[in-house]
Amino acid sequence: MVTMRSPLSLDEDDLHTAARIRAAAVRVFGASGFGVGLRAIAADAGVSAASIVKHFGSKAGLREACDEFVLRVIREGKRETVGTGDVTAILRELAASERYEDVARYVVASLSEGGSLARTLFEHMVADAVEYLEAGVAAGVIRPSRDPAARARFLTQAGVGALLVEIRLTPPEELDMVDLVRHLERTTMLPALELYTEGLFTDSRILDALLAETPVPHDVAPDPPAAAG
Amino acid sequence: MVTMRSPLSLDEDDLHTAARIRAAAVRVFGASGFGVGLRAIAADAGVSAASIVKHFGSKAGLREACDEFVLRVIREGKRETVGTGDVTAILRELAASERYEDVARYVVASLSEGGSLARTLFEHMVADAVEYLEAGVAAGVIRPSRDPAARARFLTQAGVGALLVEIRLTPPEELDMVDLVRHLERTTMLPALELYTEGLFTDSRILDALLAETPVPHDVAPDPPAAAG
DNA sequence: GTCTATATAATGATAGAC
DNA sequence: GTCTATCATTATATAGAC
Repeated sequence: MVTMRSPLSLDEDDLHTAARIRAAAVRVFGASGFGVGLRAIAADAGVSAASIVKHFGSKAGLREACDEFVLRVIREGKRETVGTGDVTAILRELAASERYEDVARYVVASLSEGGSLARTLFEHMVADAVEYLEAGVAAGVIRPSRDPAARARFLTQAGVGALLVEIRLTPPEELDMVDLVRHLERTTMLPALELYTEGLFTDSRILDALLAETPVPHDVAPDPPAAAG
Repeated sequence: MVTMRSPLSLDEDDLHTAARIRAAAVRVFGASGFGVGLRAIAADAGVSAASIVKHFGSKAGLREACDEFVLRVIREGKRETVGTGDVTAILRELAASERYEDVARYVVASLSEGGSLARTLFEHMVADAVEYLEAGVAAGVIRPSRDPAARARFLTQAGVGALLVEIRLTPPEELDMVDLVRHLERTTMLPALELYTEGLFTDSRILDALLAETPVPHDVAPDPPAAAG
């Protein structure tokens, strides 16, 4: 008797009921948000709503199972995302593969509506950014920061945040995760690159003023440019 | 007979019922989001749910009235926000005055959950940013951009987005608009200022490569640095 | 104008037949 | 294990008394 427990399989035809329900839930949650009813998920999975509750206890239990599943997919699928230089690399990597589009949409829904997965993923992205920026600094292509952790967090916040803004300003009916990520890449690449390469302010007076009145967070100041020397 | 139509009054004691309901709706929507029931708003206003529907036709009608009211408050209260140099200036200005805290929370809820007000406000902020950046360029303190509109949009997206991310990652029970804005200001000021003053990348190879393969959007390129000449 | 009572629809969850 | 039928709750909105 084959025990059949390949939990990451996404071919739903030969999945046991619980896994098929979970796959449907990931798809429907990702497409319609977590406010969607159990009956919609049940219809997509080809079962009754009661069956879902039997398997997962409650709607919250079902979502937990989805969170766990999605997090496992992301962790096991993590290749060399570090190296692309962007904090939303996880999302783009998922969206690129047709096989994981549902997962990508689910991740966006999580970030968009909040929850424990959102927090976990965000910290995941910040950690990735810290790592990437550190490597860049070591390689000499990224400027050192007075507070690398804060910078990584800020960049991640801005990157994820831009995505959330775009989602909220796009009418729901024409909202597609994959299109959205591509659109954002197109519209933000030039300004982001320009800004991150050449800066915004022409002189450092404002920064100098801030540095003069704050004791510099905690990390070693790597190379104070003019003042505070 | 005094016709009494001071629509911007926020002293609720002497307001007519419709205005009192609207004020309650702004407060409750802002505190609990737009998913909140009419009964909660009715309780806050000291009327019945039926009375709300009589006055505004439907929940959607009530929200429209709130949107309109909030937009008017913002437009009429617009002083010299341009000059502070930050895209979320509108929010901070509202949050600073105790009188408008409810409005500030309502704005955050709108940006957070989407809707027509969110789009209007966002474009409003982008326009403000364009203006401010233009003035800065003219004054010589802001670097010119190859695509000023795209840069203004990107900066606004990042600013508002960071706020949305913070909201989604903060447990709802300890989420207070005013604290949130202050917290964000504290944690992002250094990395933002550092980034915007000194940049992120140490050289312009990546930017140059992008500029070489794209025809430069539509605006006049102010000063092509090396390529595309 | 404002209320109580109700209509109607949707939700998550349960009971029990098969 | 999966279903149908149903429960209890909640939502917006309506009807009609006062």
